[in-house]
Amino acid sequence: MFVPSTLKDIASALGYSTSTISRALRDTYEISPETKKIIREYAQKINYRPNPIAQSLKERRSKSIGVIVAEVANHYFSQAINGIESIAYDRGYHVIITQTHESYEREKINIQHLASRSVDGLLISLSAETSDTSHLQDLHQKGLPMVFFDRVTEDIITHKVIADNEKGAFEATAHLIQKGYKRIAHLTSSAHLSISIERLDGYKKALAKHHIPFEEAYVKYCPHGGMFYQETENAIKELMNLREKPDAIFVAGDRLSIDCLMVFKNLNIKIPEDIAITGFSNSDVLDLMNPSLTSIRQPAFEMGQIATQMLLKVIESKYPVYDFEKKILDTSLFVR
Amino acid sequence: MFVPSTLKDIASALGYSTSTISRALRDTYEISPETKKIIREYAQKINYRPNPIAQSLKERRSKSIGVIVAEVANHYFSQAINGIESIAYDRGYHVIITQTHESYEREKINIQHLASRSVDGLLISLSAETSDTSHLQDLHQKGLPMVFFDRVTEDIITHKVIADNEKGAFEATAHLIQKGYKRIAHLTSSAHLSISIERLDGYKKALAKHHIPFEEAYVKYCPHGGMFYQETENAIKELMNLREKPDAIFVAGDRLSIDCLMVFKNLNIKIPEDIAITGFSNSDVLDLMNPSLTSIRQPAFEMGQIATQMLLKVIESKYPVYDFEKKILDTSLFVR
DNA sequence: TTGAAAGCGCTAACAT
DNA sequence: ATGTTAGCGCTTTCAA
Repeated sequence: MFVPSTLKDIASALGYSTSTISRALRDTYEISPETKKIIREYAQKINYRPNPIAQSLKERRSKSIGVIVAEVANHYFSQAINGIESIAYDRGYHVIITQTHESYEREKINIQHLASRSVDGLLISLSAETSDTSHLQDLHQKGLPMVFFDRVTEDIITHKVIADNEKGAFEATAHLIQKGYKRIAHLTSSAHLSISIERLDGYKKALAKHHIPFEEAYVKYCPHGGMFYQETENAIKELMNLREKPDAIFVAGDRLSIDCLMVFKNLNIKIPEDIAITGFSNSDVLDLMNPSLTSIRQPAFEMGQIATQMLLKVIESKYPVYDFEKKILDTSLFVR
Repeated sequence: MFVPSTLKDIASALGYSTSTISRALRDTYEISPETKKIIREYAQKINYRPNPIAQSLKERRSKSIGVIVAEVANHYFSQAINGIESIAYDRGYHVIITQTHESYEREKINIQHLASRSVDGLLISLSAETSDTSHLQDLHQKGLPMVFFDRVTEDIITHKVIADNEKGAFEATAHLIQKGYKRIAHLTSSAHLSISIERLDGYKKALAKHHIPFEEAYVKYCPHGGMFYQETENAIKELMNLREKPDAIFVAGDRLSIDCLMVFKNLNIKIPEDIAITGFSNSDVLDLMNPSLTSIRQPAFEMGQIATQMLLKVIESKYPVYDFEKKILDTSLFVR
């Protein structure tokens, strides 16, 4: 079995006390250089590593942060995770990634899991199904540091990092309008998600600016964020069965964009002859489509980095933090 | 600050000893039903959760497993991770995911990280750059349970789960041959990776069976597994500059397939007019291509599940395990 | 049926 | 400069 060596092992091997060993290895000033040398060389030789569990118990922190995202297969999230890791690893923190698969139940379980697992803080992007955040409010009130990114909630006062969803949606919609499309539909995730609300706003503003009336029937929601193919297909079918079929569609998310393309393929709807499409997506594979898709990109990597920096600041603060910030990052329109 | 309640808190609130509380909450037979009731109700009320770090220290296991993959953005790996989580969560284990981004250095750091973090076992898919596995052999000799999946090594005797790479490659290549292609190139990851070797074998066997001579010049390696665009582009360019240009290409991996399509797009190489392509991939987005790609799928989810079951069996075994198994799962050819 | 005490590996206050 | 001791939260042996 796997039995790593401990301070005690070194102590009895070398005839010192465990505290001397501990101090020598952490290079404190009280230990004589010769003793340090002996101890460090021996520790090196047997490849000693301090037991982080014992350290955590002692120091009452685990040097790990929990991440809650919808799914890692989504390029927006995988890029954000890379940003999170780039900061966390540098600062000596572990990253524990969990996926909700857009399920509220799963989100609750994961968060409970992480909290009981004594992570020092949480980086959260809410699931599509989540409208009630009381499971998070409890933890927040108890003082567990948390930072929201991408899909945020107003119910909890803490740091937040989002993209400029309204502007991104505005540009995407305006782009379609400039291309001459008149009947622009909008396919989005669940209605209560912050990103859905903001992107819908941008869509409406673009229509308004160009004097195109907003039609409720042109907006289709996927309460499960496109996790079920049928949900997306039904939404598209409803749009295509309208008396005045849309000639273009603005899709509000990464997963949804891909699902939408699959539906088009399966229903034999041609792009751009039958319908034009543009949407939020960080997937480079969309470039491969022919014709390739114009899309709105979020600075996912950077969002992950900033959220992590904010979280670590709260975690490592000596005093309770009351001053929180909502950082809004710019999106970019990739015209193709 | 976040200060959860402890056994001691309950003990002093209720006037029992901590051991009685501990026993009552874990429902041991010695405690009287009334006492249990009082204690459990109070624990419920204050929402008590045992500190898993203290439990780990005591029980000398962390109830967590570490996963090492190239990158979560790869659909093969994200599906395998879903399989891993499906088993691990059921059995009460946490999953800590780390990415190597195909870098040997990163792999060493991550594994060291996980081991020192006291995971109870490791699920490993080697990075493209890894040829020396001594960093793993050390841990293996010390008794840390590990199971390899997908990219395995012969250097370490333990459980392994792989797809039938040779058969898959054979079928993919044979499919191209049956379609009438004669000059079939092979784009693959680094030469020493188990999957590269097995897929190359399948490719060669299919050629041999159809009496097509094997040409060394038609095989191109990407030592960094396609993590750098330039690597892939150079490989493709070399192929396309050959006197006898290939008319088809069999690509050995998920990431590589997508990179390859990007290169084709950028170099304005048309599919299938200029070249036909088929390859290993679990990305459903490839279905969206027009014409869509014939591909070999691995049962990624199931591979993750089986690897996890194997690992937990070793972890939870009371006696050292000497009897190991290499499970080979079937691939499937998706003709489109 | 319950409690006291030891110990998991580590750190740090308090000796010496 | 080094050692002794207590304690982080929990489980478990031993004692009552």
